[in-house]
Amino acid sequence: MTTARLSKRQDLVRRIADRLLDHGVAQIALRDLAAELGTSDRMLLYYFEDKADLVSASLEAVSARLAARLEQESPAAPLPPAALLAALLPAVRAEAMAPVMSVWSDLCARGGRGEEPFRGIAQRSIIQWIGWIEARLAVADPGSRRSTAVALLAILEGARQLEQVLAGSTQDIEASLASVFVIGP
Amino acid sequence: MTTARLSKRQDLVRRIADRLLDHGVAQIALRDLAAELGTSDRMLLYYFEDKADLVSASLEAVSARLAARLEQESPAAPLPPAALLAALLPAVRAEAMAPVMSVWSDLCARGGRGEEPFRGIAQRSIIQWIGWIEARLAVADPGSRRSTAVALLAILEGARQLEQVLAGSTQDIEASLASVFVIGP
DNA sequence: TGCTCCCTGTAGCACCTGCTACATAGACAG
DNA sequence: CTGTCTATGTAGCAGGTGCTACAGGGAGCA
Repeated sequence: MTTARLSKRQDLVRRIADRLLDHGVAQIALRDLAAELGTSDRMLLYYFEDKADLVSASLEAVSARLAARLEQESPAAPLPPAALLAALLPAVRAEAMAPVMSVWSDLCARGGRGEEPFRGIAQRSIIQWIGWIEARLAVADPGSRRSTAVALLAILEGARQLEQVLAGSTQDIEASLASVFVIGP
Repeated sequence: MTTARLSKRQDLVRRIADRLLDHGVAQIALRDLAAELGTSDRMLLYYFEDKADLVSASLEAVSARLAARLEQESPAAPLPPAALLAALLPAVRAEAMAPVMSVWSDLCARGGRGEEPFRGIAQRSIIQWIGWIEARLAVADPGSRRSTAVALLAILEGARQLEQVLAGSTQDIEASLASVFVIGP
């Protein structure tokens, strides 16, 4: 594969990732996707082996983009668990994150059923999240850093999902969490 | 619609619900579904208006089944939040719950994107969950009962999802949560 | 000019999708 | 027996799917 072709493939991956963020992963037809990109399905299948290859590569790109944004958005100093949770909840719920999070939901639902490549991509993405949280976490006992980060991510993800489904309802999950939990030990 | 036809429809709903639990909601073709039921797509569309009607009715059945199981599995006495969480985590992760929870993931992912009827069904299901948790929750301040229940459900759901995706990995989310959180007023 | 090779448009295949028209066998009423 | 109505099988339509065969344009090379 020539470098010109590779770079064009890379360009396509970027643009397809944008579309996935708009539409969700679940169902997108090659013809429609191509039309939005101003090209044809024939071309997509020239630069990608098949649809699975295309989706896989583009999801990896979305995941990498999320990781990069996380890396960039580091708080000034490490925070203790409760403060970090309070800081992260609004960030995850921010409007700009909504498309990423929608893709994330799909990824988890399909990955959770064991479908590849969704499972692998979701796993790697989760592990990056955990690492990112660990790095921003101020804990007394270093041995509990990992488990605290995992627990924070679980809460974050659960709250986000609940709120996404209940959106428009009167439940205020952020307030619920903030008012209920004291993080120890 | 005659009662005979209605009862046959109800019977089909039950059996389709079983199949949904095996396969997940995402993609199931009427022909395949009918074959597994020992009938034809023609018959399914005789007893249901269209596929949406079929899926909707069957998902409602799954949701009702979950609600019934919750109702049945009530602990002996109300528990304080931390104890209830510790009791619920293994229950949600139990092997028997895996199919229900897989359908639940789909429901949330699609409901979260606003797709009907998934959104409505997911919302009602969540509200039942919250009610169930509230009833089993021993709290000092009655005013915090609802918010505590919501927070517990968020943690439960987040932990379940993380674990489902990471399954086979070495993370032990239950232990993480148990070791990290102290639940207070 | 002709040759070769990378890119891309056209057309279409084979299959799958939900859904429907039509025919018919059986039950039951007269 | 005859007519009517319900339940079900057969066949197929129209649209969509991923994917492919084929041809040609155009750039570089001889």
